[in-house]
Amino acid sequence: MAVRNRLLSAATELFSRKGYSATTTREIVAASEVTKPVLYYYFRNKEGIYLELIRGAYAKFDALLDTSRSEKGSASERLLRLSDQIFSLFMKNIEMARLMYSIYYGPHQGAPFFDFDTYHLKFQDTIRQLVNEGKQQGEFHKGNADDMMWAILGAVNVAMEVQLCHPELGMERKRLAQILKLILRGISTQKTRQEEKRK
Amino acid sequence: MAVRNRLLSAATELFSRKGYSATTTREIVAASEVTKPVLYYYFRNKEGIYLELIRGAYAKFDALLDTSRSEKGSASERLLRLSDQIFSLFMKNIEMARLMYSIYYGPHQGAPFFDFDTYHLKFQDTIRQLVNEGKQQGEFHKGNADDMMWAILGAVNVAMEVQLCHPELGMERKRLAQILKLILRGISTQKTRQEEKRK
DNA sequence: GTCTATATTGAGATAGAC
DNA sequence: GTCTATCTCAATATAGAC
Repeated sequence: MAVRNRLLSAATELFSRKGYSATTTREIVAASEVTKPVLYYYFRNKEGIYLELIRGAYAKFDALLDTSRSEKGSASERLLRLSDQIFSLFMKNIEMARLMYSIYYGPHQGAPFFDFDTYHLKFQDTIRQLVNEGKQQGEFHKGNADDMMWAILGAVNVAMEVQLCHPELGMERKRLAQILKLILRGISTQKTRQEEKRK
Repeated sequence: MAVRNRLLSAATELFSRKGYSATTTREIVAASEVTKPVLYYYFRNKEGIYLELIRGAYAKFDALLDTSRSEKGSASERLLRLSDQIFSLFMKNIEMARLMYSIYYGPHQGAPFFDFDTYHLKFQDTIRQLVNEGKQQGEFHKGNADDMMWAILGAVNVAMEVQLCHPELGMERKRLAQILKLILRGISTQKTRQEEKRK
């Protein structure tokens, strides 16, 4: 494998396992079996190799959202398909995902700025739009579209979080689909729902 | 404020904003307006002050789960109440929460080991038990209890995540309750559910 | 308990030869 | 492109006076 790719691969693994700040350039070059100046030759510095990594990963995510806009099917089907694709992409790049997750939701760890928000907001918008289509088609209730969006996003996120911390629990693509179908259908029995409405 | 508490408070803010590894003991003592040896006097070292912080925060979380076991009401009511209490505790300690979130789901950042899992599993168990009670009472469907548990946990998590990254979106306690009620009730219309069943 | 002063280590980064 | 050797600085941690 080319030196440049070895560096990127080692940096991904180390940043993912130890965090940006706790990872040293010495460790990256040692794992790549090269010396320090090589890293500074291909990338400007530690921030440079980090940004290269993150940009590459988010480009894939972004492309997936773009292609999703032109898909066919009912709102439920499209929501399930998009969620499955996002989850699969996450699993294929779980090391990168762990790093991005911690920097987006947690402290910045001294990492250089990257605009995660644009992508996350685009994800939310894509889901919200699908929900609105479902409402217009009479497929979904006339309720608050944002609440529905968050419920769906919550299921996708929780599946990813379980894979990050407890891969042994077997939170596979199929399980996520089950949970999403449950959310679309509801947990309460018909009887309970009628009692709730009388209040 | 006593010196010891000033140190704990400053460390919480800094660890939360910059991460464990990127925060230096110099910054902690500077923010506390004391000198370095004071930190080493009250706490054994950098790891010591971190563990003190984390243990204190999780003790509160644990206590909340314990008291929840002896609450009264329907399964739905108890699920909503527990979720609300967890979310409120999260909001009251959002700095600690940000730090714990990133270390639990993300890289360890060189931070010393802390057994987050015990608490997270206990949280899951508490929700799962409430779901099972709901099933036994005929309040919930006879479906997979774990799927229901994850759907509920997903909503609680997503509310916390929005507060971490987009407090301006107004993800308040009330919103979380709405989302949870939506999950209990379901998103699809009755008509859609019948079509789905015929397949 | 809190200080000044300092030991020691390891980090990011580079000069200059090949 | 890749190396050896090294610079510089900042980090954790402590000795010892008050």
